[in-house]
Amino acid sequence: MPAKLSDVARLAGISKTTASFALNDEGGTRGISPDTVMRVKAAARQLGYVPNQASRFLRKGRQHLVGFLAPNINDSFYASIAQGIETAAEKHGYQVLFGSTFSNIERERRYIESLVARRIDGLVILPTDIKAHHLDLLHHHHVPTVMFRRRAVSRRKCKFMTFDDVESARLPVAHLAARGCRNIGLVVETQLALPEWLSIILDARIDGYRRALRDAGLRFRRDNILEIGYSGSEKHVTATVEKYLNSRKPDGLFAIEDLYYLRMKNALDRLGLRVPQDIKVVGCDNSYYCPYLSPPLSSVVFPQEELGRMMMEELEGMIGGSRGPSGEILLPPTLAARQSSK
Amino acid sequence: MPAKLSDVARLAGISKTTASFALNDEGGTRGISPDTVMRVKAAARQLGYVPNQASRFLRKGRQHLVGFLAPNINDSFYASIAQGIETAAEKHGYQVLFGSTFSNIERERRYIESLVARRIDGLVILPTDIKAHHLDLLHHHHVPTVMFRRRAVSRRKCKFMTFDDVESARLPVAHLAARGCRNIGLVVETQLALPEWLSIILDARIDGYRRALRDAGLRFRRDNILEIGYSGSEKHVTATVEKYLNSRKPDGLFAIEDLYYLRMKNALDRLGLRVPQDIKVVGCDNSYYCPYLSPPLSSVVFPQEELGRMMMEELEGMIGGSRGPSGEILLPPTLAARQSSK
DNA sequence: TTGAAAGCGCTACCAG
DNA sequence: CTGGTAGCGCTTTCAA
Repeated sequence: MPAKLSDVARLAGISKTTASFALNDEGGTRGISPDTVMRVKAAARQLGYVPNQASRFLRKGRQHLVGFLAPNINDSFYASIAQGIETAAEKHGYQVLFGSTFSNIERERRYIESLVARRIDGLVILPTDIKAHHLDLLHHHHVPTVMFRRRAVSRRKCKFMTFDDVESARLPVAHLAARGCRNIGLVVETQLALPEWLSIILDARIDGYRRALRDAGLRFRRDNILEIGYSGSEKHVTATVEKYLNSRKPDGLFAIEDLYYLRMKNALDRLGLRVPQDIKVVGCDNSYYCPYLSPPLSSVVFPQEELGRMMMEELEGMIGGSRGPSGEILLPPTLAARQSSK
Repeated sequence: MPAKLSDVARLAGISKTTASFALNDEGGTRGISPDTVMRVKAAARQLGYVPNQASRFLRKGRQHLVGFLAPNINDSFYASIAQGIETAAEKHGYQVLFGSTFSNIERERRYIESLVARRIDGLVILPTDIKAHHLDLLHHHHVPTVMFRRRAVSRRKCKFMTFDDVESARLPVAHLAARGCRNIGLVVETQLALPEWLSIILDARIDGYRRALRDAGLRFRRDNILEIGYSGSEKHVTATVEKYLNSRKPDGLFAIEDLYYLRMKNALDRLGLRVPQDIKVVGCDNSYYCPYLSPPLSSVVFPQEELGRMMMEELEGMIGGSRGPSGEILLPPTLAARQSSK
């Protein structure tokens, strides 16, 4: 239905060949007379001609299409990464096909197959299970791939990028120590039934916490770690936190998620503990509401968009052949210091 | 490089034609001997054959690809919609190409052209400017299109879906009135220099606010409307809010964004106003932290994923020809009533 | 400076 | 039941 090259050619009274050259005229390598070029371009405009990428690809072999597979997009973490990928992709003339795996192996497999069928030029993926068989399909079809977050021992050589998880805890705890805290607590998620990859991250963070304490000459105590989850009623959480605050009497806290601090607020208020005078707090993820809390919450910031951008740049390099297919890059987080840890 | 149909056919010792039918065997319409089917399938598996969508499309004329264009994806509002679209798309065997326009006309134009070039089957778009010329391209290429949010007078017939903005204010204000509030304030963004489409939404909300007041037999007073923005220092905002609270003495508040309530918290605390005893509050957007605030914040919830899903379903219908190309659908928001308005 | 024709990988018509 | 062949819309080689 839409106009095709032959229509344009006919209207311009010229052959397909010449029309094609006239339109894709790259610096006049092929000497087409200026007059012809004008005529063809005019005809194209008149017909609203837009070349068909699919058939173009069939000849040229490049789709200018990459995929991004993550658990879901409805999550500011992945969404920010997606944004970074998309921005970088656009700059290089690529478009991004997004798919949510919901961490479901079968769904992920279907997606990978579809993407391969579309002959995407590259893929950024947060694999559900790095050992899954369907990832071989990518390798077999020579799809340049960048993986992130799911670190695990793997026999496969691949390109891996993520945040430096150890540093993400060391940094804020060192910051609290430098502010004079001597008894710093760590607030984490409940540890039962954590998926493997998450517990790898958690371990790294606890490691960073230990390291910062050691560097500051402070002692690590396992019962300074408080477990809070998403679940658990308001009441239950408040009680747990109160007990913890009363028995441990921390003067500093690093919460592994900003939200955990929000959930502690109640208990803090009830015990009359003022932030930051009585207890200094740093959260993690730099949620968009941090600056608006009172006092504004200091938080660890992961450069998510930056990671997305870097992954796309890396992918672009792999596609173009200027970057190898394996290697590991860790991106360090930074700290947004605000009132809550002053 | 990857195996193609002819490779499979050769390995199975059979022609391309038969191989094709063997693989796409739709309920044996075309009678291929079971033995042949087996052989072909085995060959395909052995070679890791994945059909090339681009060439398939060239023959069949359906990409099973739709586009989604929004200002950005790094925003929980659009991300949720994207999630809904993606979920519904996957169900129907479609994939989603995402692009951020950053509300930049030129960028949007480029994207639309690329999407048309890819011969997407349909598009969901939040147009930057509904009057922009490049939207004609979609019409000209018969791309089924669903628009959302940017409502404006338009000569173009199109499919439009969005939330019921009037209701999004009427509902919470009516709720507050039912809880006994007699002097309900409205907290909105600063109104200077709002883009047209946003001020259309704001007007609708003020309208809803008025309507709820009238229904409850309460008087509308323009100075019960408090303007807060994203910008403005903590201090400045607190001062403004304190002045407002002191002079207007509201016993109920509807904040047009959850965040505005967060920004008011400081002033509320300083004046010793307890929520919900002294003043009841309802926010808007049902941000993920609402249940975790103390007290948990009541909030208007927009069914964003649902909207995304519906738009995709609608699009699917348009593509299949079972739905017309125009019409307008409003989705009503609901209320998550929590402690803050008890 | 231009054009005829081959062919990218696939499907589907028609003939065996 | 099976296979030759045309052609989807484009690029590109080669010849004029």
